[in-house]
Amino acid sequence: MDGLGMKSVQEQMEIIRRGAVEILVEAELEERLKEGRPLRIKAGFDPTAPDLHLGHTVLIQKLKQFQDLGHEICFLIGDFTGMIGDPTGKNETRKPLTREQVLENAKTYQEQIFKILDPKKTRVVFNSEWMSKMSAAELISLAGKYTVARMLERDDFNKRYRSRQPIAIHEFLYPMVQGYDSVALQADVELGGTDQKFNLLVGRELQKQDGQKPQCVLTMPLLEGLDGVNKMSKSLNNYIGITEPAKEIYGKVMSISDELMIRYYELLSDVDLETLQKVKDGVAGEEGGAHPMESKKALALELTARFHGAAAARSAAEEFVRQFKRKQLPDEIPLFEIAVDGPVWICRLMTEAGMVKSNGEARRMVKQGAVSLAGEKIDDADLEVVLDKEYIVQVGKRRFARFVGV
RNA sequence: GGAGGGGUUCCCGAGUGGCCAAAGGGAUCAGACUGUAAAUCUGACGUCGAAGACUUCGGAGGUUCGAAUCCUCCCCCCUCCA
Repeated sequence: MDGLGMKSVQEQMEIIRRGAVEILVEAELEERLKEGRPLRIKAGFDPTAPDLHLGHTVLIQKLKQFQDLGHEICFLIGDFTGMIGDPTGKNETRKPLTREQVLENAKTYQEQIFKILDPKKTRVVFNSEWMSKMSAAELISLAGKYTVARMLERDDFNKRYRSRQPIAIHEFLYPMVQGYDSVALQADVELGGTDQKFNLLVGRELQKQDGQKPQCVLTMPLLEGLDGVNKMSKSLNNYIGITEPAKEIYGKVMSISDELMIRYYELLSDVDLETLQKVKDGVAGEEGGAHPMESKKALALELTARFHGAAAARSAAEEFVRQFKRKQLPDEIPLFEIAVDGPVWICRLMTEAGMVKSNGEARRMVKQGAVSLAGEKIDDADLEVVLDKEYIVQVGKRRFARFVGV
């Protein structure tokens, strides 16, 4: 062991491999780890989407693991590349962000990632730092280091080329610049999603040409959303946003399937590999495994605490038990003041409180036995309520409202 | 420029004059079951105080007793040929 007190290479590799899709090249990475110095770990982020969800944090989590192992994290904000927009093929030419927008987004980014990473040990860099100083001649020289044929190997370029979709020349520069970032930073390892593989490999190539030892590349999978099938994304509404309220995060984690829980444990949790194994055993029904429900609670608590602190997470957990397990009322119920001059139709109350979309839906809810008034299940959709005191109405398991007449 | 196919409710998608508020699937919501889950089963799923009515099938007109369905014009998508 060396003076840094690092774990053994084997131990490190085990941690690094966790959840990773691919490590190129594993043997090279081991070599570098054997040198016993902190490796420089690079990960690049677009300055476009500051509203992160758990899917985005998979990569950040891996960075944290490297950080905890004593390596140096370079959190690169692609403010220069942001002007190009990663050519995913799907979206059209991205409109360029203003300097202010970029800085604003970058700030939000940092606020969010530092809930996971240690800010003191994280180097945040912007690639405009070196790219905006690059002369046209240098850029041409950079462009000369790669060929069109190789560029067209990239899956989305390839598809677009074959299907005769336009590819603008500047889009070729995206991988080139990203690769050059690795040269500029002298990265030892670069992390990215599986969709980034091509770009990451360009970095290797450019470093080689520059006489550097090519970086190792580690790809992480895209996280499945709450449905367990599709990628977590905002548009599919199957995400857990890291700025969501504690109760929401906790509840959403509790609603995932056991299989998905294993996945989330692997990719998002800080628990060690031994605990991870117990979780897996528990779901598989093996001797000595942890109870899946306990595992899920622990995960929900961990993830909630990560973004809201331990205290908020604990109270979210208590709240959850109270509301769903004991079927008691939540501690905060929105209050609605209703102007009355007589009895009020129950369905109207629900609609006004936004608990349901229409009176018709309210009616249906009552018919289906989903509605209770002051703790009593009701079955009469024509019920009139005299608001002489405060009444609590519950629709389904999670919708509550208090009503008073004024 | 030429030829053809298509736009239906949150999404996919059936529907070619009345039986259409519109099949089926997905998503969603509710109920049962459970471990608070998942899976499964059941039900609901345009609006109106529910009875009848009203609004909906890319847009605007028209034909008809009656139009998602037929006609005209317009807008938008896709495929093939040049």
